[in-house]
Amino acid sequence: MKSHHLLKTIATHNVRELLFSSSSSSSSSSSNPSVLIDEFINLCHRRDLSRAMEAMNSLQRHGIQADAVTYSELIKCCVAHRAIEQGRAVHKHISSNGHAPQTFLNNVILNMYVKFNLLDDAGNVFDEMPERNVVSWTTMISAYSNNKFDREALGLLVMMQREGVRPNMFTFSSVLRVCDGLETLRQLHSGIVKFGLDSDVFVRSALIDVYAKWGELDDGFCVFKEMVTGDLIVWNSIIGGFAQNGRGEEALDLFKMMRSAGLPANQASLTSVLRACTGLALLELGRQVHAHLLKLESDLILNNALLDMYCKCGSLEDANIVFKRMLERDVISWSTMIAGLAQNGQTMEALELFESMKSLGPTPNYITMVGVLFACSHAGLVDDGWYYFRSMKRLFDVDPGREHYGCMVDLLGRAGKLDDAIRFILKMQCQPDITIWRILLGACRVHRNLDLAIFVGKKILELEPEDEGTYILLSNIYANSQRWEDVAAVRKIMDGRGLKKEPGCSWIEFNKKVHAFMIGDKLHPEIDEIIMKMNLLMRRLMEVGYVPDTNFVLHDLEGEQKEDALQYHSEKLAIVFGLINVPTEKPVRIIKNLRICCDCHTFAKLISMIENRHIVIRDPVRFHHFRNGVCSCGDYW
DNA sequence: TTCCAACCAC
Repeated sequence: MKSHHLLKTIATHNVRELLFSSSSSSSSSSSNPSVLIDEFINLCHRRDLSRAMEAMNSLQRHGIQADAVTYSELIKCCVAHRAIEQGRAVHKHISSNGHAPQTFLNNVILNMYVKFNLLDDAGNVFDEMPERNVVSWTTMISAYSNNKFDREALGLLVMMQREGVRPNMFTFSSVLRVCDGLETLRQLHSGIVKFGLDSDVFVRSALIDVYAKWGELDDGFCVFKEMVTGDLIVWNSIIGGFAQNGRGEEALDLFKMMRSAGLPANQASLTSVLRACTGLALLELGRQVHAHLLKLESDLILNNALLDMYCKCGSLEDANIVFKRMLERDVISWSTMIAGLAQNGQTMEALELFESMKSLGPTPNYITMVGVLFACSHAGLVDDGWYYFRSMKRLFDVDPGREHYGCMVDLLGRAGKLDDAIRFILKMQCQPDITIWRILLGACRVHRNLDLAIFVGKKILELEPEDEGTYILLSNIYANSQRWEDVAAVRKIMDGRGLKKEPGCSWIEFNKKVHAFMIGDKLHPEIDEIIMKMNLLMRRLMEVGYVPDTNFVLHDLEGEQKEDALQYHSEKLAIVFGLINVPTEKPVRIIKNLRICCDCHTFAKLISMIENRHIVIRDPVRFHHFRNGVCSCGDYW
């Protein structure tokens, strides 16, 4: 299609050279109408904007018009040059004979205003068109959907059908992006089937994508499975859907299937694979992907995904190398790196990077500031946090939102300023949501404020009676205060509602396999060896002064039993597995689904000292790098 | 016309 057009242009050009070579500079002075119009047509097809405009003015003076195809070429040329005023002039010239242009040309004009993002002008053209075909409607719909006018876009889809115009695949792929919920999505889907468009790859990939965005990944998967496809983007849609929804294993499985079907991966596929690695903390797999990037290594999005993968897999060395090597860095690259440093306990480095971003990089945005405040809250930098929070509107025009409020409550709460945290919550611009209260409840636990915890816990359970995390946190807080009857009462409510604590799970990547451990796990093939080693280690730990911290044991157990439950926490099992198997010069990298408990934290610190190992634990929020008996979080998490 | 990147709590 494109090459055909190119040939046509070259052919026209050559003819033009033959016919007009001697008169090209003075031809606009000719007054012969047929010469004028030929000249105009040739200039338009050559996309010579300024001379075509001059020629058009001559035509205007003679009251002559060219054909629709010529004008469409000229308008495309205006769009390509982003020449708004010239575009308007062409539009005016075309309308000057008093007749409405034919639908095709009107669509081209409509499209021009849409490309210039002049929606009012586009709307006027659209309203005045005597006849509107599917292209006219679809152009308007995509204009609205690109500008997030969801209701208008959906409204037009209904109106076009009322006027008897059948939507096509273009229409649906545009409108799917603005669909405002599952209800609408299912209606659109049935419309797609009704019009027989459900085999179009554009429609299918958009459908899969939107199902995934509305959390109905399985419906998206059905769309995918309905028919075998060799279309890379349809594959990318479903792989991306799984990767973004925390279903990394399925994303990786599908990627393997795609590769064995003989499809080559592109940067979008690899970006999703990296995202899956990030979610699963598969550093080694991520490294392999990195090693295979080759000619894609300058792709910005892919590099950003790579950065995030290294940060979230706890390898800041690699992240720093990627960041430094990147030829192009956008606000996402900087924000990712700042948040990554903060999550890995390198608060000062994070804030320094933020300073250099201010002088060398793009303007920080909403998310950058979340990372900055996160850095402050996890390092106890109350004054800095206040400063950044108060100045972000003035300096970067960022209005504080839920995430910033959350960080501030976290900052004040963690620092033990619970009163300030409450005052802050009451003064917030928005209603405190469940997240804010949860953050405060976490702070109550750290600072053992039982009364406030009970108050906040009630607040949360009013908003979300099934919130198991809150029950767990409350029962932990009661356990801290030895209030075993209250612990039992909370447990009873949980049992009554059928709520269960999410079982703690830790995993470690070793020899291209993921080894997962649950509390008191007896299933792992090497469990006997692990327990033997654990007992040896425990003896040595006791000698250096380790005392099991039973505060976090939920059940109302006594003494030694409590210690037993602690001793087989999943992260301890995973650490010991790592000590046995991972070569001594390499870090032992563990991933956890829940936050690490105090006892395991102490355990890991001491192990890193007596075994002289680097241990890295990723919990759902941040990293702990243990070296020589010290943790990068500074015992503040 | 479709796919791919960063953020609070857990």
